Amino acid sequence: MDRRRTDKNDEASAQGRPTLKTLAFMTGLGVTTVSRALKDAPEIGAETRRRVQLVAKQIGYRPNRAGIRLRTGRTNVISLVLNTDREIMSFVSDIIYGVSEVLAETPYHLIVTPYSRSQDPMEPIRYLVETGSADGVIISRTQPNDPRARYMLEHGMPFATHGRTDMGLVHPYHDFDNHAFASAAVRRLASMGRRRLALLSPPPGLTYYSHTLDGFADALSEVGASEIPFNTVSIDHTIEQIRMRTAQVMRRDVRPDGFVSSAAAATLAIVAGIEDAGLKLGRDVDVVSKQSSDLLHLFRRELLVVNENFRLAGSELARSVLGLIGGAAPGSLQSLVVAGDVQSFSPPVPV
Amino acid sequence: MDRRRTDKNDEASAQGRPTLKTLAFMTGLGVTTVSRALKDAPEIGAETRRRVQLVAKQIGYRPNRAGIRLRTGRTNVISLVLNTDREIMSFVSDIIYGVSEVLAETPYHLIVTPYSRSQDPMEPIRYLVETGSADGVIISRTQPNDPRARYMLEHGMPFATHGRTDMGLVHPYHDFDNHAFASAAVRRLASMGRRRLALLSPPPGLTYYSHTLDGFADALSEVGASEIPFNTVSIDHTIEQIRMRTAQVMRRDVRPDGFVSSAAAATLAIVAGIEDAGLKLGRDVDVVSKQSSDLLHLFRRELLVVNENFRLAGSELARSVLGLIGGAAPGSLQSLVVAGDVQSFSPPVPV
DNA sequence: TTGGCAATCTGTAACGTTTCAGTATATTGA
DNA sequence: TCAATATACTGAAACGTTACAGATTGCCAA
Repeated sequence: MDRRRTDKNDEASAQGRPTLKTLAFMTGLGVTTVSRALKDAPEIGAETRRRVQLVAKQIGYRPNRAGIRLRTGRTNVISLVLNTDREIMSFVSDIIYGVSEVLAETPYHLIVTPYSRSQDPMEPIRYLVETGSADGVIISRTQPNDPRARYMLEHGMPFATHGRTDMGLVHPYHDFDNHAFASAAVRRLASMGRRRLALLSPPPGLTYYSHTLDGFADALSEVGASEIPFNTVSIDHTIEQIRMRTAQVMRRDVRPDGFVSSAAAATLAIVAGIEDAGLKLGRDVDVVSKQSSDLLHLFRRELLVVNENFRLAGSELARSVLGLIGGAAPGSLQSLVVAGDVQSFSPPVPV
Repeated sequence: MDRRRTDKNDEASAQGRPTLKTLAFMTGLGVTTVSRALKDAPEIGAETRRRVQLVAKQIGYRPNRAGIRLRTGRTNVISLVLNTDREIMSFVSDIIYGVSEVLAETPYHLIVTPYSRSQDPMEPIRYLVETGSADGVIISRTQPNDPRARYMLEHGMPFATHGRTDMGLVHPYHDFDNHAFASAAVRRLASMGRRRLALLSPPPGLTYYSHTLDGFADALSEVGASEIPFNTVSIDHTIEQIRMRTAQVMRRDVRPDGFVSSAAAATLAIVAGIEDAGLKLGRDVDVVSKQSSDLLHLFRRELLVVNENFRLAGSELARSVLGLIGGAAPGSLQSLVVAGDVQSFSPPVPV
């Protein structure tokens, strides 16, 4: 039963990139049928379905994203919103790869939406929501009362946050247990006989600032150690600022004999400051630091480290947004990574 | 002259997001006129133009990208193609920000298209070209005979490369003068009395591998120093591999008294290896390294560094692709950054 | 007055997709 | 036998934009 068409659309085959029309022409079916056959709709005959899909594969048909987007409003885009100035370097790289890893097996693309220090953090969010240029959003630098999260919740834009909020609203997130990190760090330092501890905290304002502070304080009282105030700087300050401030503090009579640092780059500055003051790491003072790649032990083997995996964070966040878009309950898309052990240097094993 | 319309389209104003139709309804003009007025077309009256633009601004009209893309084929997207495994961490972060900086003032979005070690580097390129999902592409890890560049040139996809090719084809690029870097490094080491130099090179295969090797060799013969072969590792190897190999070489009778390193992370490994062998940086051996952020001097102040600015690279590459899309001659969109001086540690100035 | 022309504005079609409201054809039940 | 129903398919319309090919108006030269 040859039912080749003789419409005015014969030329469909001549075009560059195949469309549904091309497929319709080649199979002798209507474009509606082809469209439905490709997405395994129920009311399409089994043989027709197979035939269409075969031809589609053969000629390398790829749906036109603009067409889909115009018609359905779905963009097949996930946007990662990043602060251009303050984001940790390895964070950017790792989280992008983590997200990519997950998106690679989906029709989704990753677009990076940056905003700078000078800018209102809400601006990129508003843009994304107003223009509908993404199906889902991932944000970092999450705050306890985060206007971005609230706004997206109100406007029905699916999103996941790196870090938790504290607004009584439920939404997907991925977080590292910074309370546990700070506590473990303090306990470790205490176990080494360190008694006067300083904390280089995350920037105040972000949710994990208080998590870290609480973990630090809780463990301090648990082990009976005391805190040397070090809250005029945070990991958002420049290397130079942290270094100067550390040197200052270390030159005082009553100085810290232990540091807990929330970021690897900042730890370099702390160590530099310690040495500026003429003191020695491991003898006069010990430092426990978070790190996201295994470099600190190359820097000073006396350093104590806890690893935070940003690539994992990226994957988890991507999975969460996709889940949310797919209709899963927001509450089921939350993950908290427990901090691993505090690790001291162990020499590499020769091969 | 009241020419309010009484079509069936009155409801245009009720919709959620304003479109050309909404504007047409509000101004009492046709959508064609509105469309042209918004892009300052010549045959639109001055007053009409102003009126339309005013209303558009007032109600926050944003053109629908899907509509534009479907109609014109323009995506307003620049794709940055990155290797998920081998790309330098700070490179990813900095180049993304550099690109973003430039794109921010344009209607363009940045999408990140990753590929992994296991994958054919051509695959993401073919995808982009075949599906037309970007108006321009930026690639890194450029090779002398780069199939990606050739393919995009053949298919008319605008692109810029980070690093040069050597195929006799002209296309936009941005590159760092690695020949000059390696030469300057060697000269500096020679000036300090170092005579037996080793080079930790970029991965063979990339164009700047030979640039670096040539610069190294040229300066060696110029200053009459000799090379200690170190070519079983490159900066693409793991920290551990580089460290082991360095330690091995440093334990030999005839060992390097100077290193030139093409990447900061690798330099950490070299220094670790040197110290594994019981030798001391600055006394037994000196190291000149490229770095993209100012961390190496915190690590060991004896290190000598040359800075490479990836953020600048990102901006330049973005400007190049945009220029090419805008019709500029490819040959006019090439930039080569001369390496700065070799810098030794200078103590920070207290504020 | 007429024709021509410039200056402004307009409707229609098309880009590729999905949805809606069907239309044929075969199958079933009575 | 007929109607009802299920199965498999279809055309037209719409999403928002731009390009094309006019249409209308006013003005000026002849």
